Amino acid sequence: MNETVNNSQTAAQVVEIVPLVMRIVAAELRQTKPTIIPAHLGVLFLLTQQPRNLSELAELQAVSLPTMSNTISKMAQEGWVTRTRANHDRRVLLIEITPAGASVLAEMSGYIVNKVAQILDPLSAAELDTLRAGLVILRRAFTHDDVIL
Amino acid sequence: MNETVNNSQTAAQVVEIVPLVMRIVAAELRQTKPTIIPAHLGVLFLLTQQPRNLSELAELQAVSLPTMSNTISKMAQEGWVTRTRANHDRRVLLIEITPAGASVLAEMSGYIVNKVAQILDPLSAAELDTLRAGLVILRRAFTHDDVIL
DNA sequence: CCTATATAATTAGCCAGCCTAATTATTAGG
DNA sequence: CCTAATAATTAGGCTGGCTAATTATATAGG
Repeated sequence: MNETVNNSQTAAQVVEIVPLVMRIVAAELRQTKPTIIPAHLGVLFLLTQQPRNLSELAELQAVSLPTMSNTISKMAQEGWVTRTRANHDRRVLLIEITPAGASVLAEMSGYIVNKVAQILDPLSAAELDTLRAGLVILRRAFTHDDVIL
Repeated sequence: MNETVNNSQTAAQVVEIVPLVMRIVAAELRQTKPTIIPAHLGVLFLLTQQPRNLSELAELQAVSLPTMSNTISKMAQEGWVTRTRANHDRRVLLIEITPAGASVLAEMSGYIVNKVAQILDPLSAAELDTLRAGLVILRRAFTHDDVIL
């Protein structure tokens, strides 16, 4: 029972379970609120912590710069974020969440969290604790700990 | 500290962390082996347990029937699975993994598991245990326990 | 027995997210 | 100054996923 075995075994579980959870949650959302685009929620959430520029958002969300540029364009059109040129360097965009964006985030994430909470409902309090502890570890492993929950 | 609070708090963590892990793993794979299509791996994995028909696979993977039909067509073209009509009901397709499919699954999933294992590498043995326990709970919550790990 | 209905799978046509490569605007350094 | 680097955007393409409509087969009722 050495480290490498634990490591790969756990990795295999991640690879099996995470995509499945993704698909199930996505399917759940499609049935009811097709307007929720998960990719947008993550960005809005990051922006509640602090304004960011495009490169930072792309890096934090692990997508390419063009992808994030596109995402931000759409969200700006919706009025959820603002793009302003930074004074110190006019190449840089400062992206900030708007009140409308914050309220959309609250509404949408409330909705999706409720859906997931329903799925988690059969779990006991002890199981929830176990799950939560595992998720904290998972986040730490995947984020270099530089993101505040 | 009642159940509902734990529930929603944990759900919020699932919603935050799972998509991020997805993107990071996908980005990792793109850099190196763009041939790996995660959607296919899950199906191949299911087929190592037992042959399935199309509807079962769609249900287990939480995708629509046309999506799964398309996925299976592509995998059949690659020679990874076979489609045969069931004798008892000729509308039904029996889908089985081929030796080639099994070896592709082994190779690809070995590769991707290694990648994830690298990401998990900084974790201690105790943290890995915690993570693994959490993942088991997560899988149970999302699969009605009808899938064998 | 034959027709109507239900079921399994496929086809057609669409959308969104993600990518790479190329382009534009701005900054910094020799 | 002018060239090289950096931030963001645009252009074009890929795949996975969907719904709606179609085909083939099975079943149930008159």
